[in-house]
Amino acid sequence: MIEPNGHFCSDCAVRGTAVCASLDPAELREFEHLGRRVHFSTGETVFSEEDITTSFFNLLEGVMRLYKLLPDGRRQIVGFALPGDFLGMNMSGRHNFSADAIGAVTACQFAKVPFGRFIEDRPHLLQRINELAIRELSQARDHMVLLGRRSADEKVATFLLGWRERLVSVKGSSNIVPLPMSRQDIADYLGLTIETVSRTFTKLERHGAIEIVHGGICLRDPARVEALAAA
Amino acid sequence: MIEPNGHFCSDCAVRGTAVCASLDPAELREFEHLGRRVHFSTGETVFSEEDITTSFFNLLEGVMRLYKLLPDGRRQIVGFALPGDFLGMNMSGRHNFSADAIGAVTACQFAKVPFGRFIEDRPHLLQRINELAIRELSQARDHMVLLGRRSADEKVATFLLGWRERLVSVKGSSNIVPLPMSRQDIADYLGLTIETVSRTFTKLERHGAIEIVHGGICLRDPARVEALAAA
DNA sequence: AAACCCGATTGACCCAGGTCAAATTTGACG
DNA sequence: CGTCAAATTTGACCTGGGTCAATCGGGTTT
Repeated sequence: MIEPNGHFCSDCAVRGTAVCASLDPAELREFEHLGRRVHFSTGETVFSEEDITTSFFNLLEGVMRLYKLLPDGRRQIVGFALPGDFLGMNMSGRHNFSADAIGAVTACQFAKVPFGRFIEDRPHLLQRINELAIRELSQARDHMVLLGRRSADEKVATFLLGWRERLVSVKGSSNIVPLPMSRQDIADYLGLTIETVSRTFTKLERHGAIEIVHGGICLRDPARVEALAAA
Repeated sequence: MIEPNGHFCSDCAVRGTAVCASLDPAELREFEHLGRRVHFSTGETVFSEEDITTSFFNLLEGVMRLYKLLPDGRRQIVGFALPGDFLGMNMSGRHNFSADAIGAVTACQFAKVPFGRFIEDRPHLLQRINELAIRELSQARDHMVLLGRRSADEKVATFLLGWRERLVSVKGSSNIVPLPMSRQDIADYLGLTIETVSRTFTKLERHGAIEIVHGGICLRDPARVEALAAA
């Protein structure tokens, strides 16, 4: 799972968008020694809700699901993480959600203590982390509106457009939207059941709004999907 | 609405819990000149979703509702703010939710630019703001679980206990839980309708779990309410 | 290519919570 | 007080989405 550090931050795929975007070349060289590249395979758990935070992760490749469980097993996915996302921002205490790899994942792992020391005299890095936290907070609030106040159709349409939008920075813009997560994952993200998600996909396809393709969907009539999502 | 600054941060009710908790006495004297005390009355809007952030607010007294609206008027309350809460943490861009006073409110208002300058060479203040943002993020995730995966009974029970818990730091612990917000506010917070909230309250009362009193509820059987919330 | 597995889809039915429509209570004001 | 107006409660009914149970692929193993 852990490999020696044969890489350079300066060539990193997420150099421009991740936390490290706030570092200058000199800092970057020092930073390079703090992180270690780690791999996870399909379904593997990277950290759990109840774990005390000992590491931060900078996602480099792949997709992760971030979720919380109720004691009786009900699951709410609170977000999907994409390359460039920074995980475990709790500087103290516990992670407050769990994270699994969806498919193969590569991340840059930092031990909490040295990372904390590195931040201390680099307020611009702290500021960058703060920006990311505030952006996530804003996404979280949007998602609350979706969970509390939108219908199943609106939820699915909003999800497809939002996911496509997030993929732009990773794969560029396209009407083909890959969905690496399962229907169950989508359901647990939208506060629905797997059956409702499936039925809604089928309905959208029957109406010519989307086409269900292997491993994702294709937006046939983006305007119609947008109309559904706006409502 | 704006009054001259005849107050001292050192006597402030939220001195120990708000952002300013991270400032030493010398800094506090300087900080004092940045903020101005403002008042809002019942139902008054402090800022709106679409407003560009020009001020931050430190809530001193009263309660506020923080919410987002869909174009068709559906509302989701994303949180209630209590004394000590810091609002408008977006350092750039727009507020991403609206905020109304519930009852009379007193706040400490900071203009964005001088506040931003003040932060710049005080990383511990930035760190404090970051901590608050991360705590809010954690609350937001908990609320997503509630909205996406809990039944009406569980939502109401969880709300009552959570609200009581939050009030501890303001009014101390008690089985009497004041509810300054309307039933509609509670419904919009929990992703329910006003009728369902009302019916659930009545049901809890019939079962002897709570008593509905003027301006709030009284927990008659906290253990039963906790059992409902845990589920 | 048959057997198997597992995720996804579809169908039939049901119920928690929404909708609509009255009461009823509360509060503000003359 | 009496009068409105607004908030809350209650009742009757309905429906969106959940539940339960087949069925349908698509991929892998033998």
